[in-house]
Amino acid sequence: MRDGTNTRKKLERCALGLFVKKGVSATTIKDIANKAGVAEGTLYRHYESKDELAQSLFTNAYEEVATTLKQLADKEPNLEKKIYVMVKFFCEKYDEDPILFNYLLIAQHNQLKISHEKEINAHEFIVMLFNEAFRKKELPKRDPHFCASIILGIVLQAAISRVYGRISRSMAEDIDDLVDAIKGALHY
Amino acid sequence: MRDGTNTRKKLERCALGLFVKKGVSATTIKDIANKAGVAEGTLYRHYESKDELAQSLFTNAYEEVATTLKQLADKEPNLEKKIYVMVKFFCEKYDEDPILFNYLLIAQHNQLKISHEKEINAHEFIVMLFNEAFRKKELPKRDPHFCASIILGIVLQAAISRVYGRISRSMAEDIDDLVDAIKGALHY
Amino acid sequence: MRDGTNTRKKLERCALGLFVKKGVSATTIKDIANKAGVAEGTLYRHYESKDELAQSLFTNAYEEVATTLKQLADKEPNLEKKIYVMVKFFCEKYDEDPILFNYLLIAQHNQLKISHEKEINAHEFIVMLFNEAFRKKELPKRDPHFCASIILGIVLQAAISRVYGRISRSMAEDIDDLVDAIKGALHY
Amino acid sequence: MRDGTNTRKKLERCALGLFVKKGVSATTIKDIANKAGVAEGTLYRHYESKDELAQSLFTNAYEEVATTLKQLADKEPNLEKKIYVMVKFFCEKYDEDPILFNYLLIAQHNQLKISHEKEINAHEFIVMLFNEAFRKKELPKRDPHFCASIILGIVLQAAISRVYGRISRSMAEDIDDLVDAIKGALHY
DNA sequence: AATGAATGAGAATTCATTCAT
DNA sequence: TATGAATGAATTCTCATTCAT
Repeated sequence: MRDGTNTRKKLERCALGLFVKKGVSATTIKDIANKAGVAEGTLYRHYESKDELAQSLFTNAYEEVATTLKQLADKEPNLEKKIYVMVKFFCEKYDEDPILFNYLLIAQHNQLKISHEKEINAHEFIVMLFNEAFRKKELPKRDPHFCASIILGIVLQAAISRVYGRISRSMAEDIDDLVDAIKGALHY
Repeated sequence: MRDGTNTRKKLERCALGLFVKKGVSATTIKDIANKAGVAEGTLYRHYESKDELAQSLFTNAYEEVATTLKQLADKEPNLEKKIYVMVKFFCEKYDEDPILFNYLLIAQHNQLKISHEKEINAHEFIVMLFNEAFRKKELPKRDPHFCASIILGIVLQAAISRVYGRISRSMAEDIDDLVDAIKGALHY
Repeated sequence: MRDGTNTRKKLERCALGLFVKKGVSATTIKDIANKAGVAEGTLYRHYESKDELAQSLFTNAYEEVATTLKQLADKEPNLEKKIYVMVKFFCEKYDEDPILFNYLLIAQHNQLKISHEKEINAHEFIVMLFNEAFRKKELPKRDPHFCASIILGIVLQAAISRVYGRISRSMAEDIDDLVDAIKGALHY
Repeated sequence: MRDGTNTRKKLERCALGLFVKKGVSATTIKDIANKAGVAEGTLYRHYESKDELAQSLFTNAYEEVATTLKQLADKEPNLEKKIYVMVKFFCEKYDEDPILFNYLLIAQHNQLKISHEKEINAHEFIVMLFNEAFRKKELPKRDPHFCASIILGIVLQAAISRVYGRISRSMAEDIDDLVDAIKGALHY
């Protein structure tokens, strides 16, 4: 009996690469099947539809990252440390699978929906952390959305610079510099 | 004889909005024509194809912004001032036409190509400015790509936060804070 | 006041050339207007539709040729002379306006209809002449359709060879040789 | 899995008939699909476009005929016999598949291109045969293009007369008469 | 599970014709 | 008469999905 798990993996990997390169709606089933070296119909053995594939790819990756990020942050006593572990996790995850990460980054432009309504998105999660820190007087109050935007911008753009080949060293190598830049930007 | 300028303008505006909202390939000619209140065939009197429309929209906007940005920066004597005028220009431009700007931001995900090979992209342009500043000993040498990434990340994410409705005040109101964050992030 | 006669002539000439080169249905109004250097709408000042233009071009040329051919043949006393004057007329007409003639030749492939039902086509006309000649015992009876086909084939292919540039001398120069070939082919 | 060979055959046959009857550009995909009893999209599983279908139909038929014609002629020792076998082959082929043959005849009006540059066309091939015969003193020298035109005219018009229903007996029945007419026309 | 031919709805595009100027 | 923008129906083509094998 042929091993369907293998085919599924291949389909996921190929779809991911194409979705990132061309966008979900510009990627055809044929593109994916050709790249994976299987017939077009085969995809429907594993996924109900193209959209389900796109969505499931996103949801799986997203939930793991979001959950872990939250767990890591929750373990740390203060904002400074929370930010450090989050940046570190993000960088390591990125290095581990840049394409998958990239897919998460562009997913917002492909109107993929986050599964559970209550699911936190990165921005709102960071806003929460800042509000908490303000409450605890860890740092002087200011607009938490502005702060979240700064952090996300610095970290995400670092990833994007890799995507476009402008920076070739690993994200992990820049962890300290990125955290440092964040600290400087937010004056804490 | 009828004057097509008006129709063309309407088509551009409507296409822009839809491209930003749904992405180029998920936007249909019908969507655009309906929103513009013209027949589908009319679009082809103004553009050769949907792709040409998407591309032309991008190129026109991009070239204007890129050229102005460069001109403004060139007038200033040092990096600090160059960064200030660039951030200011970006913020004001964004406020003036957020949708158009948003189109520029997401364009990379729609494989739109920058027309002239030699055309500067924002990242490389900032790298150039840093190299120049290093040469003039304006600030201690470090990876200019890292610096460019920081600046772009802070500014672009500020725009993206507006797009997703997380921050509602104008970009112009944040000019000083953004420049301040950049200075802090880069320790100059 | 602008002179519409001139425009009409130009349109006819340009349409003719394009119809011959690409076929009627593959030629667009835009093609014709562009080649004639007028606007698309202008064509409709002179013709009701593209089909009317194609048809009128055909009918005008056809009727003149058919009528003259018949008149010339009717004046001659016997088949041999009838054939001679018809070949001569055909050759001279071809040299005078090869494109127009070519249009007549291909018109059958564009389902253009001959205006009057009773209008004779070349084949049937020649068949009539042969039947008459058989009646008058000018030559031994045989299938007149076969004979008509031979004559038409020899003459038309001579024209087609010019169209495709295989023979460059005028048709008029070959009149005697063509008549000679016809005589030989039909053994009269 | 379904076998597409049958569908492909059906599409080819139906397209051929329609192309001959209405011309390539006046035949729609819908026409073809309807006649073949398949969905419109099915055509695109077998051909890249309508034009590719038209072209491939032509090229396949043309190459087979051209190759065989050449092979047959090459086997014969002199022009007289070469002409005989060629006329015979042409007549029998025509009877075998008049529609396909007709497509070859009208192909020139649909700007279909012969695939290989060096591919012989009928006219040039016959010119070659005559030049060879002149060299071998088989018959007195004269313009080989004129001779080729005579032969083609006689044979092709015989076919065209069938197409338009003017002659209903088979081409094969006329082989000897056609060869005879050719001999007479060329006085050999 | 896998295949790829077939489907058909819908998207992109063409183009004869109309019409405001 | 002339213009060319606008129309919209018809056409070509695409592609997610189904289905016989």
